[in-house]
Amino acid sequence: MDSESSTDMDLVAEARGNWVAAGLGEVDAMVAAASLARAHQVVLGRINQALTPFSLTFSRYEALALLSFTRNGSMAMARMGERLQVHPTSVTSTIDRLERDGLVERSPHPDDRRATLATLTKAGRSLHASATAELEAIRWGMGEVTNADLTDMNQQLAHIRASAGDNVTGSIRSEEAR
Amino acid sequence: MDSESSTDMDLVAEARGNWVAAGLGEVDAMVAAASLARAHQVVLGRINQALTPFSLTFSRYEALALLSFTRNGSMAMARMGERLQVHPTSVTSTIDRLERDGLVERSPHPDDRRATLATLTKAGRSLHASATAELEAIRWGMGEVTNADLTDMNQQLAHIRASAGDNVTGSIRSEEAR
DNA sequence: CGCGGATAGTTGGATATCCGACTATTGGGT
DNA sequence: ACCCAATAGTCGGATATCCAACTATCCGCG
Repeated sequence: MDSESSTDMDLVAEARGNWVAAGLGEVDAMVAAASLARAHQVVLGRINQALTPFSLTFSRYEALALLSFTRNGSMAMARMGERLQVHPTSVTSTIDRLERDGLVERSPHPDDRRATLATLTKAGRSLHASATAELEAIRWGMGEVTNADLTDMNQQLAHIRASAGDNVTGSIRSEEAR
Repeated sequence: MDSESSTDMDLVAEARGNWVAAGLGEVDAMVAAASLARAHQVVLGRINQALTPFSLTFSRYEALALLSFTRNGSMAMARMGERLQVHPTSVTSTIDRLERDGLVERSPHPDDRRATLATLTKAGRSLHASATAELEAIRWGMGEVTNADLTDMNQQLAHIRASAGDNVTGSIRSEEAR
């Protein structure tokens, strides 16, 4: 999708107007959900666009990154699903495509015959490095937003994550700071 | 997906640690992207869960909501795509399912034989009202986060949206306020 | 030591999204 | 008036995600 198209009006503000006009409640929460969805769409769109030349999607990039941070470049698929917070079947599908493209290889787990290890190939490690450099170059889709503003945003987003049970280690400071 | 599962550690903090350990740059931006993705996942998961009893997804709910704010409960499909910021083929698919479930109806546009109007049925309008009440009840997935914090978050997210060309009418105040 | 519940991965089915390509229609400029 | 680029919607193909169900394996408890 064209996430950079500038529409004539602000869609979030428009939604707010519609909501207030209809006499509906929880306007702040509705606007927050709309803002979050739109910001996510913008950032993910930029990231995926940047990854297109590498024939990667963000999902597949995330899997490569996860493997690249392990000692041997390998991890059991079930654990990948836990870390990436996706369903086991999504891991199957992601690894299918990465394997098809020669970026990872499946191998039986040495200690558990149920489990399958996904292991980075040299091509996978190399592509991850190149893709990472590109994502840094586009500042992970954050545009011109300053690091100070990003830090503030992260603290606000931490409230949401905390409300879902994420531990959010030492990231919530705004209440005391305010 | 189980968006409420509390993992033992903070995945975002862990990603940050991996990044710093690998000597990579743009850490704030990377953390911001990860936080944004996770927060979006949490909120969207809650919203979709709340909509399950209505046999709706958030996408379909959005389409119903958009139609409900028009004079006649109808809109050309192309305009729906613009407002919802999705590809025309996504509108086709969404309207297909809504029509299958008797919530909207297609009709030819009176002035433009290329265009198709999607119009809310009574069932569609009624289901939208019920689903909206439920979304208000769960505060649009915002958990226990206060309205004040949500307002702050919206202003931070507005920076991102603004960087993508969204007009963000009168929503950015934090720079001057800081 | 073996039975039954838990875990690992896959397959099949559904939805949502994109892109490219195609048909039908519209409308502006010559 | 007519041609052609732009627009509206759809279809086929691809990816990502979920869920339910299935097979294979593991492991603790009696």
